[in-house]
Amino acid sequence: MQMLREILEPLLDEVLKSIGVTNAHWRSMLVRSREHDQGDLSLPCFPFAKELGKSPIEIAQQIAESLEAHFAIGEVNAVAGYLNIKANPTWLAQQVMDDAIRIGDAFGKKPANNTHILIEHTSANPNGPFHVGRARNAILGDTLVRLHRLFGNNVRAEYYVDDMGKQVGVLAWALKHLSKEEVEQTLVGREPINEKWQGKADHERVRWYQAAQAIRQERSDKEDIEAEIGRMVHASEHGDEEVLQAFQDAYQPVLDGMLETLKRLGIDFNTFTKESMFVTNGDVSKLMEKFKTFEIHGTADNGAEFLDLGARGLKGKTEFFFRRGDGSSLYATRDIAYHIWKWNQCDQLINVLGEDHKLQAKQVGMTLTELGEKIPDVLFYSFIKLPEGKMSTRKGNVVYMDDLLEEAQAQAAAVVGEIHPDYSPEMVSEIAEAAGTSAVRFNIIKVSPDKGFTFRWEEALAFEGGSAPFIMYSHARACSIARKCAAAGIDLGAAVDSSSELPSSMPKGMVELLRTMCVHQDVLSKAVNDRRPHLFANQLLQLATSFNAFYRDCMILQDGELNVFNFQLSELARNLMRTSMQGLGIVPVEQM
RNA sequence: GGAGGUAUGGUGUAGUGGAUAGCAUCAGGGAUUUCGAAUCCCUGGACCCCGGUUCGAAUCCGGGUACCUCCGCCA
Repeated sequence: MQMLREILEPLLDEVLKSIGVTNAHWRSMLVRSREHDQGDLSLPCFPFAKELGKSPIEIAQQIAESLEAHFAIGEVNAVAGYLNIKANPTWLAQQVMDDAIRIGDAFGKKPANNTHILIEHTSANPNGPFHVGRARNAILGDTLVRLHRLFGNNVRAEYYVDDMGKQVGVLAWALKHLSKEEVEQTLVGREPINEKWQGKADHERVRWYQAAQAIRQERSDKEDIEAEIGRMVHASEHGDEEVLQAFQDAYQPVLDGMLETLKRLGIDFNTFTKESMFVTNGDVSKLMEKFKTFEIHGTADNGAEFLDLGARGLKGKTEFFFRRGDGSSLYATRDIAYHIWKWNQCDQLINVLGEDHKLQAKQVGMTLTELGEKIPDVLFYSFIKLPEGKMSTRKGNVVYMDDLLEEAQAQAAAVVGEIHPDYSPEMVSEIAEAAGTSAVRFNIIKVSPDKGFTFRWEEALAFEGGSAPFIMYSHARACSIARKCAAAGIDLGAAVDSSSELPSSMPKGMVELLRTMCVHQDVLSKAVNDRRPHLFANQLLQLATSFNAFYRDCMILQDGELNVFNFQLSELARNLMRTSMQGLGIVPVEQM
């Protein structure tokens, strides 16, 4: 309730001064009331007791009595040492009608400022289909991108392509040396490829990768294989064009398959940057030369080089190796070069990383500081695991995102088909796709990123209560009202533009909706600036719930007569829901 | 062993110093001839343990316990 606070603070300041409160610290004590029924903002008066020599109850009472009247302020009351202030519902209505809360309009328009923000997320190794273990990164990252855009920021979504690791090397080796028959023979006894994904390169090629992994363990010539893969990886790290090309030919179709899956979830990227670029363009070797001049530089017996970050306060193992004994670079070294490159193109840098990258991120950060560069903001998240334990492609304990989305779509289709036998199969399918993918996203966004997350089918596919379809349904209902009004021959454009009387008395549901709409922007701001998308997810849930209450209490179309104010409010709420849903990647379908 | 994270009704969670701890699910009961029943209302049930700081602690500090992650010249 930032707008109420701005009005209230000067008024309170005056009163508090007049009764003898000297420090201005109280501003931080003015908080959102915990109980909605009590007020919008509350001021606990306990800390004033000592200074004033009066009981908090008396003080609260005194403030309540001397607070100057203002249109924005509805009820003021003193309860048990708390001063509770409730906004005047009519004032709230006026704020809402005056567009003070229409944050949705920022969406799709020119960014409000010129700060360039680069968000790097997902960056999964392209060696197999996208699985739900990786989903938290992609969904969190994409939601952050969307929320920044909703807020009016200028954002670029970036994918860092890991095109030179051992995993890619293994894949490239397998594709070169193994026939389809050999692959399937090696994998006999394992779960076969889902027929549905025949021909999708990420699902096809992961078979080669898996077969290679088995062969590397078992086959008699495994030393030779290992040596060959080693040579390829080594060559790639020295910028060997031919090998890098072979690697790209191996992984690109897989990456394309993964991106197709992400696309289905509404996840897109603006730019892709290949790791190998920093080797081939010389950045990495320049960087390593620079490290040599650092006073914390050290060299191991075999010639490998490191920076001793213990001297900069790092605990535990303090040597941060950036060069192998053979002179080649390491992943982290390239990552630093990548960060310097990124900083040249943005003002703010955000990385979305799993909690297993915490140490690495710290080392990179410290090294960047050593180089005089800024440190990126990082959104860390805890892993998604399965009820059976950690997700692992190797052990076959894995849920592919393609399968999850397929199942989500099917289950949503069953629900829609049951409720609406009148819809055509195409329509059912379209709605189900929207509901299914949105449900999967929302299920992951709504919880705090640092909380461990266990994937459960029944939760991912829940379509009621605190789910995306619940929100979608409220929105669809608001759309339905507008359709009904149009069908009744009402000129909607004129109704929206016409000026309406603010109602003198308001039902509970309407007040609730107004209050929720008035804190919407506050929550978005916090979610964006603190990088905690789940705050906004919960706010949107609240908005949908409030809209349901409004819908229950306030008729818009009654006996063919339009209540203009109610209609306008409904339309504003609908617009707010729609843009907010887009901010979270929930598809705002108009009927379902 | 060291470093980081997490701990809230049966289950999943919100809550970064203020009141009667919010939501969903679950269990039980109820509403609805109405602008859409993927809705709404009622009842039930929780802050890991022990200390400390504070007028006031789920929240901050210290110490336990449990779970997760990391501690490669891998990526």
